[in-house]
Amino acid sequence: MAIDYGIIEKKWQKRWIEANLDKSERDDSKKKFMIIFAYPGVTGYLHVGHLRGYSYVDAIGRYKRMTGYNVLFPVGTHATGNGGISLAKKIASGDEKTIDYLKRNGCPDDKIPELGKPMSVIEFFNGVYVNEYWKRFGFLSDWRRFTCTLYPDYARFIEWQFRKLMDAGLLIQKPYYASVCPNCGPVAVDPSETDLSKGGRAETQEYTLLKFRHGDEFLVAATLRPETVYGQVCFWVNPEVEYKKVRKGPETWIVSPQAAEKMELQMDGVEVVGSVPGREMIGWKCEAPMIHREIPVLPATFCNPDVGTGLVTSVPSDAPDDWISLEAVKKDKGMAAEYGLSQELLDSVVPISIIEMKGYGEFPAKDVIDRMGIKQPGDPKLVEAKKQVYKDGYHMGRMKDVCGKFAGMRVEEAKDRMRQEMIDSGEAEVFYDLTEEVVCRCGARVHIKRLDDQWFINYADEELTRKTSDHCRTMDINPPEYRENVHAVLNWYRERACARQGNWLGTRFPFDDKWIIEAISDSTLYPVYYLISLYANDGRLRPEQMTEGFFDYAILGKGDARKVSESTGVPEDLLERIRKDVQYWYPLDINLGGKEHMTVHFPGFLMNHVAILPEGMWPRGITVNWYVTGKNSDKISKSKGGAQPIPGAAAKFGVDAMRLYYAHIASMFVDVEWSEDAVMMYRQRVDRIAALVQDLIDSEKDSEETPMDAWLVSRFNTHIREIREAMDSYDLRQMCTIVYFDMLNDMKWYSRRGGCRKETIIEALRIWIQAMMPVTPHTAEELWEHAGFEGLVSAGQLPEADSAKISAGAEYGENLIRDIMSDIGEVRKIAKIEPSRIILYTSPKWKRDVMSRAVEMLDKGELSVPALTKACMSDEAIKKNGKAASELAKKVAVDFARSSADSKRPLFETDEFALLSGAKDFLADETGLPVEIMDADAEGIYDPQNKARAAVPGRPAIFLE
RNA sequence: GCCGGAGUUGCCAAGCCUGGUCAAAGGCGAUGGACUCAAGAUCCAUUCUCGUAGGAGUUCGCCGGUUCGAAUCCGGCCUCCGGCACCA
Repeated sequence: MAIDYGIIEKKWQKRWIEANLDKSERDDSKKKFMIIFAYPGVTGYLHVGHLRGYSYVDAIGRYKRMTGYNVLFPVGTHATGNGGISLAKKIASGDEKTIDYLKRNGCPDDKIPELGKPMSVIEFFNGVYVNEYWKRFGFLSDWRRFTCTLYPDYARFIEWQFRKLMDAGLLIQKPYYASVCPNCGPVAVDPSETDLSKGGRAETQEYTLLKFRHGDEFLVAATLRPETVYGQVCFWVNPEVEYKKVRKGPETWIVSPQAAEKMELQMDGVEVVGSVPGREMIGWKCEAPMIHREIPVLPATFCNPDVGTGLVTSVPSDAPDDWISLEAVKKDKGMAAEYGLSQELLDSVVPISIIEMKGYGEFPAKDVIDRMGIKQPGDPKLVEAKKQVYKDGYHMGRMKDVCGKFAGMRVEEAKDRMRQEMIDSGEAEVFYDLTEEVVCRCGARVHIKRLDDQWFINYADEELTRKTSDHCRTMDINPPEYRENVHAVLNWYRERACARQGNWLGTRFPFDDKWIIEAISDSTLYPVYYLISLYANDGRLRPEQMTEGFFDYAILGKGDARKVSESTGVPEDLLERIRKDVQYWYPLDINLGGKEHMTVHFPGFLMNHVAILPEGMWPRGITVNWYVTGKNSDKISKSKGGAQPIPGAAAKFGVDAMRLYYAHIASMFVDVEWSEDAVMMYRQRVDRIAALVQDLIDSEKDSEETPMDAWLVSRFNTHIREIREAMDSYDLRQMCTIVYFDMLNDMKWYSRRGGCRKETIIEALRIWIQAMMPVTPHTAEELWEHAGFEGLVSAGQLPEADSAKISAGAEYGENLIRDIMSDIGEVRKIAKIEPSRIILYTSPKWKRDVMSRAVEMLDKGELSVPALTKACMSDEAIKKNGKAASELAKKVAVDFARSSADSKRPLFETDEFALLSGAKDFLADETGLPVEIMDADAEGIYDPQNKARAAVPGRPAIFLE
């Protein structure tokens, strides 16, 4: 009878709730296990890829439940930032794409008008995540503890956390250059373009502003290569641009209008005081910084007023644009005449070779231009040429002798030194700009702005880093590559801007409420808050009661319960109860998150725990999972919404099939390409197993005990042991291979060999169905019930492997049968005869004796070729076989020496004649030929081709005739 | 560039830490067979090459080394992928 997964999913999820399996309560008599996945950001619908990590967590939690642990698996969502705002805005304005996206993902039409406010969108998606994803997938999470970063009680927790960071001296203020929208405040510039309508690929570049004196004013050029100042020979101005004169302190600078605007954001006291047409500046002479030489100002159209300052210092030796433009200017007689540039002046401008690079000649810029076939200014290939020569110059270049005291220095080093020297002498300044046009969601242009009083969490703190790093060595971090690398990540982790101004959702910074705590910083210590959210959610705790004193007591055990109770109004027994919960459940055993968390969330998570909590509460484990990708190995994009909605996939494949797909398709630590065919395959496998189990349960057949029963029971007990071993390292994939492949094959083999004893089958099914519970819980429950077993599998305990029931001999015997079948097949294929019967000769006793002696010696550590030979020759029964005996002894000695005694013992302990005789009918059925078993020791056996002597224990001789 | 990861037999993917039992699990696909009126599903077998009886040979990105022995350890090279921050 086929299972209707849609029905059984609902049925069992309801039963679990009725049995209170979702509620986790402290139980001091039981070991605890607390596991979470890094909660998702609320940015819209999730896709099938996200369920991968989530379902690992549920499976691990379920496994821990059935092996004696009291498990807590709470969930929440992260909504800090401006995702909710921009989504609500789009919905409110009726943005067609957004509305379509909602509908496509199953949002009811009448719901849409309600989603025009940020909090209502967030609440809507909280509901989607919990009901359509997590509950739909059968998670046994403690739903009562659900929390969201925008809840008022959560905010109290974050305020407390920041107070503790301040107490620890980890909050610092310093200047910061942030991407800022004039309306919305700081925005995130990243490829997901959550905050942007354009320019997510832009990068922030650090320019060095170089000041060129002209009279009492300065032409200001922006460069990325301050180390090339020794090669400056002229200065480029775009004649078409009307430049601005800007007062900057006591000085007057000339820059493009766009640059003037940007500078106002980054520097103090910048003010536009006039303008000067670029055309007018052509022919000026200005004094270059560092080298203090006068160089001429020449016209160049490639100077983009939107990039840098719109003015460029020219280093033709190493800048392709400069080289090609200089050549063009020199050739263009008309232009020279137009700007009154004398031939003499132009002739005086000669490139200076300043950097030595492997693979390049005197003038790298020229080389690259020739190589790429660039003929004139404006060629789009110049972009690539520039990149190439910059990159090679930076990594391979060395300063030549003309570069004064920097001569001989590697470019990597010279760059920083020269820049610093010019800054110190007042000839240069630092300036930040974006590499391309960035436009905020609101439509305004985004620029880099300096903030003087930006708050940072000082993750660069040496002691904190060291303590965290040390602690990581005691943690269970998977995969092992990350366990190794996490130390490097912690070292690299620097001060992090932790608050922002502008239009953001989040908790206000407790020391200055013009700041909002940003998204990464309010999501580091939260697992401990799940122990408190329970009481906030059911109304026993009100946000205003959650004072610093409350958290100090509840989380840190600091202070006096009675006083805290008096000052907050929280009943003392409740306070004690929360305190005990915290002590019981914490530390967190596993935090599981996608690989994107390795360099961002996990370091913050670790360091905040170490910084704020006592050592006994520091996390015990981190597991990183890789992605399910779309084609082209992208993440399946949630913003593009192309992927199938999760509830649709669940309905199509069944939740259990999807859970099995996630658990088994590949190791947790590799990316997997989403494939419906693959999921379908797992669906079929679940179907097949369910059908087989139901047939077994329903079967009327029964029989007396045979050796096959011991075999099956042995196999299943071996599997329990293997499952436990695999799950000790959370290897779900290995576990699934055993449960859904190996155990299925064993069950089939048992039937194929004629096994049908009811008692054995029931014993095996009891084990098997329980083993299915962590990954395919609904199917497991359905089969459990069908079998008439008591209670819920999800509430039960996986039996321990019973070593008394594990029989190496029984398992060996069946392997031998399989080997023989395979060998018969092979001989049959090659022999090219049409046999009419099969004769199997078992091995003579003396050969078993040789092996027996070998194992004896192996146990004592005395096994060697001469020793074994000698021992055998002292045994008359063996010795009389002459050369065959010594040859066998040699072979056995060499072979056995490499393996364990236990693995060889069944070779001579098995009664092959009895085993094969028992399997005679089976072999005859399988091969379609009559089978005879002959004992090699018996007198006068039929052996026309003298095959019997080839028989060795574990390898009966085969004769086809 | 820095940090990290990967390259396995038609495809996906185990194995590599702890060298031998590895021609290398499992799945998919393919081929043959059973079942069926038929299709699908299911079951069985085969799926690197050769083969005169269960055997032999050549393989695990490339080159070299260590070792009695290497997919596994070491060195070098080639190719591909991810992260490099305020983005969860």
